[in-house]
Amino acid sequence: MHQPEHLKNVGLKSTVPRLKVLSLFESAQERHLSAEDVYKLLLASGDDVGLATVYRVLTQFEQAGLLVRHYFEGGKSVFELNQGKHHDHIVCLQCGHVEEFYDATIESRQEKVASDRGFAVHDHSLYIYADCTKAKCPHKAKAD
Amino acid sequence: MHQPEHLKNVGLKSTVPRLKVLSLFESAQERHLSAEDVYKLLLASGDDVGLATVYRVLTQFEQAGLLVRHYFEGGKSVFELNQGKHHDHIVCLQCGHVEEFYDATIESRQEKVASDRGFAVHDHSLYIYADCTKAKCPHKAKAD
DNA sequence: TTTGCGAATGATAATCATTATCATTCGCAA
DNA sequence: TTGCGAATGATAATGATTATCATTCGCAAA
Repeated sequence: MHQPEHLKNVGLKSTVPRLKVLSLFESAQERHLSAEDVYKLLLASGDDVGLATVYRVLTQFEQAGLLVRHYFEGGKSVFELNQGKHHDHIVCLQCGHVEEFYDATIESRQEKVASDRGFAVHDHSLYIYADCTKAKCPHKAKAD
Repeated sequence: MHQPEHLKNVGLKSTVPRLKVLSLFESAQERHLSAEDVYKLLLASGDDVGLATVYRVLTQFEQAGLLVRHYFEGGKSVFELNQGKHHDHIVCLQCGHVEEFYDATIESRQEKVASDRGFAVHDHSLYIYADCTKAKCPHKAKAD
């Protein structure tokens, strides 16, 4: 579960909207949620939180390190709980589901590529866009 | 140089705005241009092309395979000439300059990661966000 | 070379995601 | 319990991109 301490620890006042958003991410079946997703899910569960607040809270959580923001294709950004351990993503073009992976080789090669060019890696994003060939991907596209 | 045949070959009628946009990408010093960049550069060179047309032409060129679209952080997308050969990008967080690279190891590992999970890779994007440590990066941020 | 039609263009309105504004309300420490 | 500054929420504003639609253009047929 989440405690208000989580918020205090990152310098954020413990408020109702913040606790609800954090709780949502901890209980939601889908790890990756857009601001719109969060807003609608909260409304659906009877929690009345303003859209502006959702955007604000998501940004604050990102800055505080509680959430990680991703810029997938399509313009809108999605957030997920920061598990501490970095990972990249495979996005299914058919059903929209996101699967996570971590590959040490890829990570180290990136470091090498950057340092070879005199860059200090600050961050990186790797998204593999693929099709599920088999009936393997059971997740359905997010219908609206 | 560019010939109208380029456009014909991809099923696009040869028009003045399209030729101008294509020409711009072939002659511009900066490979990566946003729609806004293209629009302003054309205006600056005395070519009067509507902003809506710029967006349309860029999308058509992308679909035709002449350009590749990238979704960098920040919301707006940038385009570059499709050289045929795939590559990834290092984006300098300080000056905004984009450097390209290709690493066979990273490429093959991505294939492996995807196939291991039953995915058929359709596409991927890898952006390394870094700081130029040395005075190595001579490119200045795009001032407006 | 002129003609005609459907595609392309451009000015602008509309849309979508996100951020800014600002009056009201709330968290929390004294 | 009280008070103040931070947080909230309704809404306006912004920035990027797309849709609309009347006018214009490319190009092929005559």
